[in-house]
Order: sequence, then structure tokens, then C-alpha cells
Amino acid sequence: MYANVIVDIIHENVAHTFTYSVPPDMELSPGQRVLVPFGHQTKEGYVIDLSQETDLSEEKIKPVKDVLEDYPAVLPSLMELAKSMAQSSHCPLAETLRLMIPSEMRGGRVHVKLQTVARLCISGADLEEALLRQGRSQRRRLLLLMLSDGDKHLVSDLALDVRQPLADLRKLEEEGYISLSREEFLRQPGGKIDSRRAFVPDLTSLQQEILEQVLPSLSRGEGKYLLHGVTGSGKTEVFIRLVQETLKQGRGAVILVPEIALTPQMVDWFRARFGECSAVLHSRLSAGERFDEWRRIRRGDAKVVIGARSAVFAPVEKLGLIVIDEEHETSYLSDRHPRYDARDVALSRCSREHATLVMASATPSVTSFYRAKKGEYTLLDMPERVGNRPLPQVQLVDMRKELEAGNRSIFSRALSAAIRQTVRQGEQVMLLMNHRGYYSFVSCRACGTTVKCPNCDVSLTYHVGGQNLLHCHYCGHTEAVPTLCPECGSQKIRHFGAGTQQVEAELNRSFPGVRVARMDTDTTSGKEGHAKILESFRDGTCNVLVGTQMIAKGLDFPKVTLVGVIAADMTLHFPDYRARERTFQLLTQVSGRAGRGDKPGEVIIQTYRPEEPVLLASARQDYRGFFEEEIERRRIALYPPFTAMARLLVESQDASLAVKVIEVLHQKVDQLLHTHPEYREICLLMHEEQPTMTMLRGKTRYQLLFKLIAGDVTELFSRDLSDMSREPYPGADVYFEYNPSTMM
DNA sequence: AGCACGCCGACT
DNA sequence: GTCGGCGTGCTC
Repeated sequence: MYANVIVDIIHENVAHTFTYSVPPDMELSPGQRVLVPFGHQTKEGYVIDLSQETDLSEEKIKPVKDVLEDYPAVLPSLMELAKSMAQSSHCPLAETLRLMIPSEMRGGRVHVKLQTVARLCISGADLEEALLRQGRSQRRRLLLLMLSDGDKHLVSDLALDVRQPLADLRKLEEEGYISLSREEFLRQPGGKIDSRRAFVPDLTSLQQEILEQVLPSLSRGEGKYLLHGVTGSGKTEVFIRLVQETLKQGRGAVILVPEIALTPQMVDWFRARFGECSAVLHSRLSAGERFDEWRRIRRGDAKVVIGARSAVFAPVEKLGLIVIDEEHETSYLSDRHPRYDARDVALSRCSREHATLVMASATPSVTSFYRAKKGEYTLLDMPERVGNRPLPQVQLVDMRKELEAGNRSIFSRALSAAIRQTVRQGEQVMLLMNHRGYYSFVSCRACGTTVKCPNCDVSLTYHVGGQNLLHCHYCGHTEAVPTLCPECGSQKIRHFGAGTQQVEAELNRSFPGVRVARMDTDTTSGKEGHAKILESFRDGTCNVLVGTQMIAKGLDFPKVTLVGVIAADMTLHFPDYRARERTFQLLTQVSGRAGRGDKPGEVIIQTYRPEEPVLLASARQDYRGFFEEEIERRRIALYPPFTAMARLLVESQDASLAVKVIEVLHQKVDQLLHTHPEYREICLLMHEEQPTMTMLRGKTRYQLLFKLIAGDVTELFSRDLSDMSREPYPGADVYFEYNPSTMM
């Protein structure tokens, strides 16, 4: 018997199976992990398949050394998923297989721990008698009492209250009162389950209606849904009922949420509803905890998995449902190799495994909503809040008028007045200030115009401290900063310079009595920084919180009744084709932060561009209006979902080397387009002259950006670009990215 | 990825 | 004459 094995090394040269003989006393099945001799060393590998014969000469073949687990770590369905992901993202199979198991399982860093467990064997009157019979031993009486709930207890836990309990426990065992055993004990992150939180709300008629629409397809094992529900519409309760139904059918469910949403409260609450059969997977678990949760899922003990992006690979055997909450979040895109989009993976997994997919958001991504409108997903609408709670009042403030009226402050008169009043009433304020640091953009304070790239429909970027030039991050177009506004002729055209520090300083200057907490990447160095700042705001030490978009997500402060966005223009003019989409999402999100208690909230958005349709739509909380406008712009400018974006990225410590490499790549691309005329049909190279240089983490970066139109050869072309990126470029790193999450 | 094999420069 | 640089190629 032979086993075909993928060795756990990520390199093109060894990205094929190696054949090993299976010792007669060894039983293997596909998906199992093994130790195999490889060259002069021993490596871990994955059994792909088994066969009776081989073309290889007998003397070349070595036997499998050992099995790492006596069960397949990679389920057959996930094996197929790994294969298809490796193929579509042009990477070695070993790389996608690594996604299917917790990283700490590799290299034997965690192992199954056997621990001594004690459990009471008697009850009632026998226990009473046993307690009496312990005579002078307080310790044994205490131990019996601690075990009196009849549950299994770790001896190491008992040792917290009774020093050195083992001798006494042995004695109790001899007497037949308790049993001691060595067991594989699985830690439960978050401790005991608090069932008091298991409040089950009645469904509204709207929730009921949605459920009735989805349930039939759930039992048929099909259906892809996009649930568009405003914040507070009660989506979560719908998910829970769907999960309950999935469990009733004897199948399992995966609920994906953004990492930031996996707060302890959220986790506790979920576990209160699903108890022991739920498992949680997120980055803050310890290696041991993650491994244990994974094994509880793998063994089928846990059938409901709630987790971040990578939980889409949870080893749920009979999958019935995947839910993706906050579907629009960029955290569903993996930023490390292998890059994947958890939404696409979920879609593919659901199709293969006959499960239902439900994606949900108050602000669906433009791409998903477009697909839903085309009929690829079924659209579900939840337009009202539970209990008819009002949406917050959103006001757009025209900053051009402030300037006309002689107000040169960061704060408009409306926002100043609102801050004063809110603080006076003992309530809290959140102020949002997005600033990118080294990059800025140029806009006119008189009319709000920004200078845009003539080719790419994105704002031009101004490099703070550089020459007085504007660059396009997409195509490399460069021009001088105009001295007069091209739109209205005003001289008041300059770059946006304010950051969170300035906001903080001006708050302290203009509002005596205000206590400001500031949260951005500068003040949150270290893990503690985050929590400390938020705590000072939560406990009321500070009454104004200033921050970048990191304060917009997932935070819930009931005393906040005013949210101010200092300059919506910041996000709006960010050099990315998704800038408007991000703005709409951000503004909707922050609006939801105001007035979460019983008082309605107030939102003030400052802008030099109040006539911008995105801002108007977001003030009206009108997603459809935003979508219709945006999809037309994408159609005209040929951006996703009408094309796919791709880029070749060069990164190097050596700036002059980076230029050389990007020039070489550019030539190679031109050559490729020359030798393959069919590629020219589907490839729009967004490159004009010299690409724009950017800096990231002290490295110089250049990129070539492509828009790819779906066609017969699109896959081949992106394969060629990917191969190009894998050639050696000494001193520089070259990456190929398909649908990158950021263009910076 | 590792590690051995292999062919050219400066050292006791 | 040898020690050692890392280029090329292989691992079932």
C-alpha cells in the first residue's frame, strides 16, 4: 500500500505529492497527517490519497514514519476546498492545507494533554455518610463538598483551594467515594456557561417573515441570501433561530463575525444560547485554547462555531449553515498568504457541502448587493428597527459657509454648540477624525472641489513634506499643485493637514471643562493602551473621545448622544475606488453609535462637499440611493464588480532598486500583452508613466495596477502575472495580488 | 525549505 | 596546495 503525501513545505519545487510505502501495521486515510522522511530530515505531511501501485522504482520509496493523529485532521470536504483554493490562487497545496488546521498543531507545539480528573461516585445519603466518616480530616470533607455537584473536576483546579489534594483524593478513591482518571481535558475559554443570560425574545412579525423565507431552503441544503437590515433591526435573533433549526436537523453551523465584534460579552451571550455545543475561534485565544476548541468541533462535540475570518475553515462535518455578519467588513479579506476572501470561501464551501449561506449587513458591499440584484443571492430586507426606535438625526454641515462667515476653527458653529450642550448635560461626545499621516489630498475650501486623476476617477495624493506635486496612486499620473482652484478660481486650495492631535488641542483650548481622551495609532502603543483609553471614557473620567475610525466600530457607550465627524472629506477623497463606499459604511456605522441608550442621538457631519450624493444618501440613511449612484459610477469607470482589480507590487529597502524592478516588470507585462493579443481584450493596464512611489514600514513601494475583465483568458493572464511575481528579484520583494483589500 | 554537491578566489 | 564562497539541483 502506498500513500501520496503533500510535504508541509511551502515551495514550488516540492508542491507535488511524494509517494511513501505504508507499513503493514499502519492504517491511513486521506486527510491524515503523518511524519515522513524527506531528504535528510523528517517532515510533517498530509495524506492526499492511497493507492496499491506506483510508477516509482522500489528503492526510491521510503516508508511513512508515523501518524500524527489517529483521525484525519483535514476533512474530505475541506481537502477538496484546499485543492480548489490552491488552484485558483496559484499557490502550493501545502499552503492552503495549513488553513485547515490550527497553526499550533503544526510542529508539535501543542499536544493532547492528559490530566487527572476527579468525580464523585455516590450521592444523597451515601454522600452524607461519607462526609461523616471523614472524622478529623477537614481536607477530605472539603474535597467531597467541592465534588458534590457530580461534575468532573480537574485535580489541578481542586488544588487551588486544597493544597496537595492528590493523597486525600487517592484515599477517597480507595474508599469508593470518588473515581480518579487520566483524561483528555478540553479547556473551555471563558469558563462556565452563564445560563441566566439565555433570554429568548419573541420574534417580531418581520423576523418571523424572514425566517419563513429561509427555512425551506435550509432543510433542502441550499440557498444564498443577502440580508439587508438596518442597525438594530434584530438580525442576530434571526441568525440564532436559523442555527437552532440547523441543529434540529442534526447539522452544524458557522457564524462569522469581524474580529472586533468577538468581544467577551458577545461570546458569553452566544454561549448562553448554545451552551456546550458551541465553540469560539478568534485570535485572542491562547494556543492551547484554540487547539481545544478546534478538537471539540472536529470530534463533533461542538456543532455551532462562532469565529472570525479563519473560522470559515472550521472542521464541521455535516455543515448546514454559514452566516456572515457585517458582510461588508474588510476583515473578511485575508492580508497574509494565502490571500482569500472568507465570503468567497463560504460561498464555495456551502455549494460543495449543500449548506445555506446567509450574509448580512446594514450597508452591504457594493459587489454583494450587485450580485443579489442580479439574482446570484436572494435579497432579504429588514428596513425597520425593533420596537420602532428612531434612527439618529443626521445633519450635514457646510464648512465652506463657516469659512465665509469668518470661522477658521476645526469646529463648525453647529458642532461647537452641540459639544457644549452635550457636555453640560453630563452626556458624552465622540469625534471622528480620519487622517492618513504622510499622505493627504488637496481641496478647495471655497467650493469643496478636490483634484482628481483624469484617468482613474480617484483623488490625487499630496505627499506631506515632498515636492509640491500631486500623484495618482493608481496610474502614476503626476501634476503640480494648482495655485487657483480649477473649479471656482479661489486661492483657498490647499492640502488637508489636521490630525487627531490638533482636534485634541483645539478642544482643550476652546472648551474649558472638557476632558479629552484620544485614541489613534500613536496613543494606543502596547496592548494596554487601547483598553486604558476606552476605560477612561467608559467610566466618565473623560467626556469627549477623539479618534480615527478605530473608534467607529463595535463600541457601545450608552452615554454618547453626540457623534461628530470632523471632515467627511477625509474618507471621501481617500485615493481608492471604494472611497465612497467606505464613507457610506463609516457614516452609517458612526451614526449607529449615537443614542444607543434611551435618548435619541445626534450626528453632525462636517464637510466641504455637502452636495456629494454619498453624503446626502448617508444623512438620509438611504442605502439604495447610495447604491444606485455608486454602481453607475463603477460601470462607467470599469471598476469592480464590472472588473476585477489586480496588482504587481514591488517592495524594497533600496529605493533605486525598487524603480529598476518595477521597470523590468512593466516591460515584461508589455511583452506579455504583445505576444498574447488575446490578453489585451481583458486587461486594462492602469499605468501611464512612472508609477507612484509610496513608503510603507520604511520600504519603498511601486505598483502596477490592472483592471481585468472576466473572459476566457482572464485566469491564464493572472496566472502569468502571478508567475512573474515569483521569479527572483534579489533585494526586492514582488507580490501579485488579486482584488487587493488596499491600494496603498 | 534545507542540505549536499560542485566549481572558482585568498590564506597557513 | 587547502578552506570556504554560495549557485544549482534534489528530496518519494
